[in-house]
Amino acid sequence: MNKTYEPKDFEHRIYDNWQKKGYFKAAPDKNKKPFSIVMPPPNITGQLHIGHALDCTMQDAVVRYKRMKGYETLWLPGTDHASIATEVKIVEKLKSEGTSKEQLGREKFLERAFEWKEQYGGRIVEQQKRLGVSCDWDKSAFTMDERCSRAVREVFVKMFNEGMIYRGNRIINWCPTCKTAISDAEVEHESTDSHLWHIKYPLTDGSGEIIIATTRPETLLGDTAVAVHPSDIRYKSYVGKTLRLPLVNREIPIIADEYVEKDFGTGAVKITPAHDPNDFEVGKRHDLPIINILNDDATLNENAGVYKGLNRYDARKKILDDLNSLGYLVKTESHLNNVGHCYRCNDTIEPIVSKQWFVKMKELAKPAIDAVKKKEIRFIPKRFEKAYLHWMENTQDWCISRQLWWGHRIPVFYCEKCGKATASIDDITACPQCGGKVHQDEDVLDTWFSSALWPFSTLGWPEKTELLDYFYPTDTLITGYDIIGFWVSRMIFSGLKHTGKKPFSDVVIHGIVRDDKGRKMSKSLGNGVDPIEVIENTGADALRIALVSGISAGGDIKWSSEKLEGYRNFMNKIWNAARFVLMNAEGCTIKEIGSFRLTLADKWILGELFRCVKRVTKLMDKYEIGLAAAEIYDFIWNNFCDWYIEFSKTALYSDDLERRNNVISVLMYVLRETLKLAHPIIPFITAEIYNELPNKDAEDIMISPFPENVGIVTKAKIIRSSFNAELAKMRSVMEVIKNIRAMRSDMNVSQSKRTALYIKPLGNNKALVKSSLSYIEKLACGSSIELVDSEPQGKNVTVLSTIAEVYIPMNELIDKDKEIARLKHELEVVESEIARAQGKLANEGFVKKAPTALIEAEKAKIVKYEEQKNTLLKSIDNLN
RNA sequence: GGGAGCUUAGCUCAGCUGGGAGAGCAUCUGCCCUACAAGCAGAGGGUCAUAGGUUCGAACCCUAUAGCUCCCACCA
Repeated sequence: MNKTYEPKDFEHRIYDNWQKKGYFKAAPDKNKKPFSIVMPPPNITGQLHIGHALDCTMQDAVVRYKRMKGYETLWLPGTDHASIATEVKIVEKLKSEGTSKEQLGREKFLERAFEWKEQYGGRIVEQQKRLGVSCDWDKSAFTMDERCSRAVREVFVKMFNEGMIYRGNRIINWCPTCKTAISDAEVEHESTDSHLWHIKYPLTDGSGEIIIATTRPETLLGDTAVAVHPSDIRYKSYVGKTLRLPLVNREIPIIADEYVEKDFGTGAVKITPAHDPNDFEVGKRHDLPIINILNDDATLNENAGVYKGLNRYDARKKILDDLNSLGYLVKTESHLNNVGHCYRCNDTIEPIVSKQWFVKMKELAKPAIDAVKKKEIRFIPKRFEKAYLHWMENTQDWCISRQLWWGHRIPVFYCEKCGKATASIDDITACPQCGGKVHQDEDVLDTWFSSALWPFSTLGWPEKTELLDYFYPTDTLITGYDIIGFWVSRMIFSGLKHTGKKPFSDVVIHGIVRDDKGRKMSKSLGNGVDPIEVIENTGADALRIALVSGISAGGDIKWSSEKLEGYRNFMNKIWNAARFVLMNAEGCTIKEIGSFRLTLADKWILGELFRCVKRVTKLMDKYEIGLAAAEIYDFIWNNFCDWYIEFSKTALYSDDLERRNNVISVLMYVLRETLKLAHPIIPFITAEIYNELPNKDAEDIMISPFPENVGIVTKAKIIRSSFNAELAKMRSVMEVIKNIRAMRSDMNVSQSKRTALYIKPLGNNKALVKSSLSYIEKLACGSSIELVDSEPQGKNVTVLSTIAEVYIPMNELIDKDKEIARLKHELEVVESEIARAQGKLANEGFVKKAPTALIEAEKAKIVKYEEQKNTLLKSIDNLN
């Protein structure tokens, strides 16, 4: 093995080998239980960012874990055509080339889009591979490939024929930059400082006026009424009269509607049905005309009269100026206003009445709500269930048409003769009713319409494929909380509706990656972290474990370079530990655990390993990858490296070949099992080291069996003991060593100075102490160690522990007064402990109600501390 | 306006069914001891946001308050 950890040297090679061997491939196998995950398809617009890296790492950890656990595991990857996002980018590119999509025409434009897909979709896949993701690339899907498109058509036609999809003239969210309708979910609301303008509308009969308050004066041009509350006495007499709209001079009615809040503004509201969702509803109730004043780029149209051609912001200014100079503007108040923005381009969206396609949601939502309420689908962590239910229960009909070219073109054909609209899975040229010529709808579907079908369209639905039969419903979905509404909920109702089955059982939600100051990573802040750059510098494993550590319960994760460095160091630690074990294995025979006598330390490390396996298994089953990583980190560093490897050195450096064989066998076993335990999280380094092991239990670590949580498992047997007794014993030996080290450090004794140690076992610990002498001598800087019955003659330093007292001749160290002071301090501590325990036992309530085990434990502590107190008093006395 | 979550060491976070406050990083001290200075050994550091309550016992359960974060929502 290389002396230093250089991930660049092997990550590519390891990954290529996995691919060559076909380990990622999944195929129905009746003898195995299936486990499947579909990957949330990244958009083809960009490149892998740190959020994807987190998403992929979590999925890969789960997938690798399940695969090692013996499941036939499918992780199905793919990419999303990302209708708007991609089209916007391509349009930008065309613009920079001095052309436009209109100039190009639909067909050529789509050619360009597919070229784009090849280029950028491919790049993301390459980047995912660098991360080590183990998905079945042969089954890669793309939301616009034949498979998925077929499913989209099937679903659309079915729902169209059932009346679940309808076309209607309704108010929708219009993005003037993307020049398309977007769904409610795609609008982000933002509080914005604005004004509330009070405008005077005169009565046509000249008998007075009404003052309305508005945040959008420019839409005045489209007003078709003014509304007041029916019970508002201020305006009661006005209802039914008409007003003359300023600037436009149109006569509009005063109507009464409950929608109006009496206490807000002036209690009178201008009604613009074409440009406000509420006004649209009011308009429907009162049968008001709808006057659209905007073009699709949000400039004013011919309905705006003299304001025609202005953009909406200039129009507002001009209209306010005009109102002011004509004396209509009576007051301007400041006002905090909620403004909707496009989630893609962030432009201010305009509510506009327009003819669009919608999916009826009410009927779809109900089973989707029930499935979660009945726990058929579980959210992890649970709190996201509420977010989901709330979203689902309040969802409005879903606007699915987009005025774009890149996407699934709506499969509806209009007859030019009889006007009939026909939805068809295959393109048609003639009207099925009258045989007339037809033309297809120009719009495409919302990109989420196809991703909603992802868990089953990718498996071949609507065909009854073997894959679908075996792997669907999928098991787990892992994604960020930001797309629960967009995606997760839509997959749930789509799956239930079209396959009759839930699409997955567990929805694991994680947070987003933020920078070290807790800010979202964004291009404008320039605080993004490029995963590929990190991989180049520190390796994929360090990136993976750094991402996954500290993430728990769906919370956001803060990224910091210190953290990354910490885990890079951990990788180095693993590397060197493995190197140590392998180096010392030369000339040794590796034996099966159980075929030779285990020492106390052997049993201890095996016990710790077993505990670690149990915890990691439990955590992985709960998708707590971060906490599992912490357990592994702790075991490897604090138990295996800091203690067991150190213990093992006395045996390894001895001349006794059998002892060496035994200890190297334990080292090798623990190393192998630990690598397997860690493999799902840090696949590369574990694979590279595993390949070097003489005791491999599989061709490759990724297809080796995950450590069992029933005990220590070898080919020869399963040792079910958890070694609890040995764990406790060894820990008390370690306490002796730690106490001696602490004392030495306290007394400023240099590490290289070795001393004689006299050790007096306490209670019935003689055998334990006797068997641990060599460990204590080696790890507590002893030059010699001797078992004694009492404190040796002369002046000594006394070190107290639970199982033994250790004496070190004073002359070996330095200062008598210092030692007395130290002992006095310890005496204080011991006395306060006695007082604490006594106080507890003096509490009547405690003695009466606390569990007996707890009371006994307190009593035992008093006995122990009293003993220590006596020793300390004697030692102090002896020094004086 | 409604809902959710968070508040534990200087920083990032653990803390299972209530039973003596933990880790990593940072800081300080001492160490190149034949795996690792990307390392080893040791140490300091906390009113568990605040105020009440339940309990023999509360970081943990209940109530209120404050601060932060996020989601949802049509008062123009």
